[in-house]
Amino acid sequence: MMATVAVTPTGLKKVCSQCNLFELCLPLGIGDSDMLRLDELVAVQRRIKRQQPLYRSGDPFEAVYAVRTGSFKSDILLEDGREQVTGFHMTGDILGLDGISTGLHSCNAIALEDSEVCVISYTKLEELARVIEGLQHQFHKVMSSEIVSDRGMMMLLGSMHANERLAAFLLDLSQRFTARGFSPTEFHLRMTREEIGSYLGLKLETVSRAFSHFQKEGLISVQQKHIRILDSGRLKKMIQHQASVC
Amino acid sequence: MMATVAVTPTGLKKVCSQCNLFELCLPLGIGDSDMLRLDELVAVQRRIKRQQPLYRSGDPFEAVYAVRTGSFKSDILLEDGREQVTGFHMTGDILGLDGISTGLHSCNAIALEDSEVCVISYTKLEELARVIEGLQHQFHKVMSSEIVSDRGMMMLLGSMHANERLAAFLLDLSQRFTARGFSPTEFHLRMTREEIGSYLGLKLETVSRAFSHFQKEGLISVQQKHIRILDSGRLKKMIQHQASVC
DNA sequence: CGTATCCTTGATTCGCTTCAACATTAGTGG
DNA sequence: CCACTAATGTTGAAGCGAATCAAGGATACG
Repeated sequence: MMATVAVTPTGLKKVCSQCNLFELCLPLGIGDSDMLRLDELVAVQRRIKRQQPLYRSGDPFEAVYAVRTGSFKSDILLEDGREQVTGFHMTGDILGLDGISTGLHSCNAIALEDSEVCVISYTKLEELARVIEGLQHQFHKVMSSEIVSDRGMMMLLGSMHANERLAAFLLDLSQRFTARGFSPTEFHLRMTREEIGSYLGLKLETVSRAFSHFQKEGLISVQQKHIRILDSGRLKKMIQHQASVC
Repeated sequence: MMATVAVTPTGLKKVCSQCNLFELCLPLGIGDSDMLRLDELVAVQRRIKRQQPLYRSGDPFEAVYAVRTGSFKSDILLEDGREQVTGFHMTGDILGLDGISTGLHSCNAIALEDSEVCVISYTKLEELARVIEGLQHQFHKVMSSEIVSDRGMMMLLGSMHANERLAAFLLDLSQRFTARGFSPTEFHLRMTREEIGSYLGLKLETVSRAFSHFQKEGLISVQQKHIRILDSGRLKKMIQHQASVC
């Protein structure tokens, strides 16, 4: 399942400097001259087939990954066979940061569709971060953002009702699609109801009911995995009384 | 509420190199020679009275903080007046990492008792991390650990029952007290039932009931905030079927 | 000593889960 | 290409666990 990218005559494909995602990814805020050094860092790409793992819990940690195409879920498998989904990841997201702490990955990263990632050697990343100030800071920002969004998730799981959770989930997706240049109001879910439920701390039936309820209320239109947001204002109001977004 | 530490004749008190917490804190894995440079970084300490904020949501982010004595909670205040506690922090813990991502703190840090923190200028920390490899790596590990433990919290909130949540909470506290040289089986809670409930996604009555239930079962002994763990084995079993700890 | 805060416990209510049946879609092989 | 099967999604009815409502008790504090 592993494949390096085609190389140019000079030896290495220019990865980051030609990537149209870089505003969402690590290179943000890095000067042109330093960008070439990033290209060196991100020399390898890897293709992952749908349902296949990018890494598994317990795997030795050697690299972080930037999603180039496709999408992933992170999950933790429970002993009784159930899973807890801890995150969904789309293009530009950085995966694998959990592994730094122990040197082992602490969750599974599974492709939700055929996907491609940039492999970023962690050792080299640390080296380069010591030289390129902007990279260091951007890397810290990426980790910090993950902490902030995990905190938001804790709030959702700790204090929101089923409908509010799904509203927050849809708005979060919408916002992330927007940041990537896609429609804020119309998109395809890459995950099942069960995976959404696991992520939101709900059962799949409850997720399905909440979808139906939203549709009945004219908030969204649902056709299986195809979602259209009809009234984002009211969706926002559902969760506004809950949280002052941080 | 701000106070610098008494300075020695040479100008700066040696902070990290004489701190008995350093194994839990940033200096871990740093050579003696570099330690002196850390002392420079951590030149300022600050005292926070019980119930007072170390920082508030929206405050500009300038420093991270290491808890030297006392303890804190992190919380997010909801518009309707309720709060969601997102973490409890004890000696050696690093606070404020959430601020890196936006340049503003995204939650409140409130002292649970009269406390003292080391103020670590973030700018200087980044500078020093570019020079001291061990510090860079340790800092990354601290952030990564926070991500991992937040994921654990998401799992708790997403898939555990009230009793299981409290068991996990008590075992986590026990483990953290142990790491700090205190008794694993006997300790004082610094937070109220309501704060525990907010943290665990439960109401205070439910927390109280769970405590009573555990006592009736002979798992622990409770007298207000004084806890004694009597059967940690059975407490562990309560949550083992849930999660393969990562 | 009196008051506010925190904690405990009981009775009732409500929201989500569970169980179950069925519908729809996707995937597979003849 | 169609028939068949597995996977996924929807909906209803019943059960259960935590929230809510309510009252009283313990403890800390001025």
